[in-house]
Amino acid sequence: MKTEFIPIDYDYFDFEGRNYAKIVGRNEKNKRICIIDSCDVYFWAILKEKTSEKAIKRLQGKIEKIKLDVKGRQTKVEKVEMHKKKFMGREVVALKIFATNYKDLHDIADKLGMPEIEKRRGYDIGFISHYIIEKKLNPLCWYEVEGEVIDNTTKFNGIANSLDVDFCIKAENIVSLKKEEFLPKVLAFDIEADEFKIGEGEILMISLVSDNFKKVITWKKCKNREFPNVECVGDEAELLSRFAEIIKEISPDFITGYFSDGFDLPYIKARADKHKIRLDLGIDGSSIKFSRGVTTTARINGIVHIDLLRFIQSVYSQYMSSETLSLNEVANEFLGEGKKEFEFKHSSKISRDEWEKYFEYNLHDSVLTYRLFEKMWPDLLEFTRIMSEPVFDVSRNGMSTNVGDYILHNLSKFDEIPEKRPTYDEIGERRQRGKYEGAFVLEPKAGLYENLSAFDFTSSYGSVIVTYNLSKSTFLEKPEKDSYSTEISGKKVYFSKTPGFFPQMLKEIIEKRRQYKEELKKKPDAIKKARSNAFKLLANASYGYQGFFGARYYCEEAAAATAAFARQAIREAMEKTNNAGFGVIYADTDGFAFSLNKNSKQKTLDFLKKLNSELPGVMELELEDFYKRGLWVTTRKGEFGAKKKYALITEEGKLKIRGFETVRRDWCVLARELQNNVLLMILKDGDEKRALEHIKKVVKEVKERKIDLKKMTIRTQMKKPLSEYKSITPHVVAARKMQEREIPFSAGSLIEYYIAETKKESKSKLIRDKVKLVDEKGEYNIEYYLKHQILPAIENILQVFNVDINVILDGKKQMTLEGF
DNA sequence: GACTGAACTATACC
DNA sequence: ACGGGTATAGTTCAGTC
Repeated sequence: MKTEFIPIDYDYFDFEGRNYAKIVGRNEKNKRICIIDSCDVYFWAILKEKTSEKAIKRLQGKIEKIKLDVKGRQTKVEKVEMHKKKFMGREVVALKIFATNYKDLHDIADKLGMPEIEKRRGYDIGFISHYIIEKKLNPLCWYEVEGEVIDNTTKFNGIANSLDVDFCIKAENIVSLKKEEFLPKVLAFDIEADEFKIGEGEILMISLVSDNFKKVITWKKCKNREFPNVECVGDEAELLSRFAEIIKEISPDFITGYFSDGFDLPYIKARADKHKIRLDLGIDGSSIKFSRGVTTTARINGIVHIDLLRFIQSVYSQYMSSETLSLNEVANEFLGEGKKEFEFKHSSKISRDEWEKYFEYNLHDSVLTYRLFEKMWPDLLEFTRIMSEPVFDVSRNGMSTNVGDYILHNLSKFDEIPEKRPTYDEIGERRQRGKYEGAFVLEPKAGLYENLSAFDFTSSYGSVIVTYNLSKSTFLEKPEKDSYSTEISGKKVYFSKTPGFFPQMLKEIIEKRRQYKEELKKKPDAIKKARSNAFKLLANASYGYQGFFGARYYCEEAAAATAAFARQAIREAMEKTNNAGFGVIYADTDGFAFSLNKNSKQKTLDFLKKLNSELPGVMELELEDFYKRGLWVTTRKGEFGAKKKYALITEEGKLKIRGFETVRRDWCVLARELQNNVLLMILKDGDEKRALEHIKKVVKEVKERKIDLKKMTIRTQMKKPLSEYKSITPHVVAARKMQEREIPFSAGSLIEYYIAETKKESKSKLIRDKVKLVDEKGEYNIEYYLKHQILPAIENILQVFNVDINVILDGKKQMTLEGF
């Protein structure tokens, strides 16, 4: 039969020694289908140059006879073919060595110690990735699949009968379709439990939200009572069984949660184990599977589990304004709506009339998660399509893995044999290599400037890699005449001018980004936006990839040369800008801000055009914006202009603040708000008078204890386990207090505390001895907040206007040595 | 006990 | 282990006098 098919979840199994991909997806009628398919498995033996044909034939014969006995399983090399291929851009003769089972590739490769063989490659790619590369059955793309329906047969040990799908096909022919749209069935869920530690408390309720479906299942406090959307069951065991039942009824393509890899699913599994309940959630009746690793990952066969936090964390967080990645903040940023309020208590302490609020709270979390999934879906979809890896993995992978996957799935266009992963020892060596020189940052002269503009290089490092052909395969060990060359740490390095596959791939990525960005401008939609964004992120990550020690195509020289060429590019652009009558104030990495002086906006734009016409390769500068005013300050010590710290305002009054305490989450709200207001007033008015009045008012309020303690809270993240701290800082003290009171926290938690007044007998000068947790009774320490929060936040700003802020803080002129 | 620079720590910029 | 280097700034630590 023939059917349309969109692959969603990939798995594989062995049958009679061979590997088979088992792919679950949907057809055009939204039926759930499983496709069984196989592909050749092989790896490459790259031969030494000048190996004679006779020697190759002899080698081929020798390899074909290899037989293996792996853990009792007999297997052998199936066939050996000779191919002309490329490796690292170089033409090579390679033997393609076919095996029955991909798990044997490594063992066979180990047997190839023959002197004619230079390298063995392609045995370290997972079967699913290998299958996708071979058969080009890309995840979340539409296909027409032709094959035999194997329901109610004994084929593959009757596998089709054990799967909860509409039908199962042994694929014979697969054709790609142009169709793109796909709206999956999604189920969001969230649990509430009594203890934070996995499995240590009871699960009180589980909420589930899908298309036209909202439900809270609970076994608490609902005898003879009814609540909207709440379904009551007898006990926790029944709750878990009902959870599994509903998943079966809804039959979603995706099940999604927020931190569900690390909390909800492990919790559910732990409680199910305790009650000895089998949670057969998978479409093959299997339970939740957890993979070990630094972070646990929860998988359900046939239903893709997406932990939205993981996707946001690995891909999106750096482009977001949320200070934490809590569901509340992230939902606020993306949906304009946060969590419902509910004060957590142990279930035994929740009063009868508070339960309804708890149910609503729980349900709302699932609603937010469901809507967040909808919002993120275009990004998940496009990321998956571009990386060509299953969405389960793409949603969890970091950007270096994404870049690596993109390369792996595009190598065939270049006829390239894949490079291997670095070994443990190689990673060690790479990590030992010292840092290389990175970006250029221009020291600004502190001051308030008027009429500014800023230019940026678009996809700067990516453009540099493309323009100067910087990669592992184009790096020249020996100098060559016609090559790109630069100096890194006093040593000249050379890169071939023959385009390498990595820069070429990147060129395509940057071009696609431009193309989709333009299309987006003409006719905006979520998919185009996601696509343009995915290519942008991919381009930006490619530089980090080449400098990342775990990368297959790691090349420190290329990474260092990228930074070197970028430094040169910005220096030249700055120089030309100054020569054209503008005044460069500040520069960082790939962009710079300058004073227009007497030039008009139009003249500035004309100059930008001229600059661009003179840039090499695909290098391109773009206008960031025009600004009415800009402020640069000195460092705290006052000796130099501070880098990475400035504030700009547009004609429309839009602020752009970088580096100041205002944008740092480890400063109290009082100092941040005050600084933000001061910056706004100064940039709007062009003088400090109104700001000074405001500061005096706030200082007075602080001294009169009129400030809400909430505004004094300091939040600092625990970056590692408590025991590993060498220095006992205020947030470590706060964490120790939390530990004593059994308040849960872990590496990654934000620790909240304030600095309090201490009793007179306490003579300690250490700030940590004044730390109190936010709910601890006490008064904020006036001296600390004035001298350590307010003063540092405004001192250097007012210094620009020659105002000594100490006068305002103390109400008198400070005694200086000279004055004395 | 006061002072000082180094070490440790967190967070931001691009 | 799961992108890179550059930069500011606070608090504690350890040594000196």
